[in-house]
Amino acid sequence: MRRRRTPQIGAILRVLTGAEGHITAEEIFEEVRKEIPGVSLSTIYRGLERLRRRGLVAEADFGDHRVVYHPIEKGHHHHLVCRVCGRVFDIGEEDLDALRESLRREYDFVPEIKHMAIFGYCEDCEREHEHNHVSTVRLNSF
Amino acid sequence: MRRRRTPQIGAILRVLTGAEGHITAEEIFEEVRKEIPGVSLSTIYRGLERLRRRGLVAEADFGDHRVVYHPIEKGHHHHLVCRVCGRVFDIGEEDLDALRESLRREYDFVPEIKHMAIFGYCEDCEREHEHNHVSTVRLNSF
DNA sequence: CTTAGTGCAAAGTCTTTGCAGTCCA
DNA sequence: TGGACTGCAAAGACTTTGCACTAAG
Repeated sequence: MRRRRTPQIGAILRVLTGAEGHITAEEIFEEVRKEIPGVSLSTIYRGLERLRRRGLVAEADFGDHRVVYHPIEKGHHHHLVCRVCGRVFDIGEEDLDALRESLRREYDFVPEIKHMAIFGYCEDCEREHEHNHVSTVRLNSF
Repeated sequence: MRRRRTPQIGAILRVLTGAEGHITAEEIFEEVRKEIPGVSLSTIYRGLERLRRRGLVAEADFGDHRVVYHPIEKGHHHHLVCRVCGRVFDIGEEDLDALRESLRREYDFVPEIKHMAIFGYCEDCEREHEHNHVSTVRLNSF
């Protein structure tokens, strides 16, 4: 029942906190491998699951069927992701406060918006973006 | 090059528009099967992909690694999904207008928020929800 | 006729699981 | 020492792809 500190879980956590932004299980695997060559991918998955249950790591699907991980200690933040050029812009917590507040007020609903990606079109790309049928838009938060 | 109308694609579209809310590829498959017993799952996937490219269908990952589909004609709407009881509450377009507007104003970013699910805690469940570590929150829009 | 669309089976991707062995507390 | 944790390989869930055939236009 008692938790154990193993080199594997330590390396996973180190890679996660060392990573710039979001990172896939596969990428974590490759990084941890440099330190512990014999590590297995299932250990990564199991480690991530354990860290997730401990509330240290968040998991998110950015919409392109790619699940990414992110340490929770890094704090909550939000992104704007341009669907054309792929650039990511950071936005502040305060931009969502109004939404949060209105949902709470009007629906008695307490949203958990910790980390969100809003897809759309940035200033530059919006110009050449004729409004053709774009079928998928996604917002992911974690 | 010219598109063809086939019974399969027709059935898929009919099932999609007939469905209450979101539906998985597997569920579409089961429904279409009632009409066209010999239909194959890959036809469903290929059909959905084609409809998606034509801008008729949207795809979304609701956060639990479950990809669901939804016809775009049904109009845009948003949900609040309770993480505890799973109930889904509909919210209006207007609740997001402020967010949309501020992103446009402050970041010159044009968000594509057509259909969004905000996870959180509904009135009833919020009461018994002591703030334990909840590691994942998700927002999906499509 | 032409070729978009289909069915089938096989392959691919990502993730989970069973099991036996390992090693942390 | 006990059982949490690991590695390995195999299985699972979901989706895509190759190929030959069918049928829409």
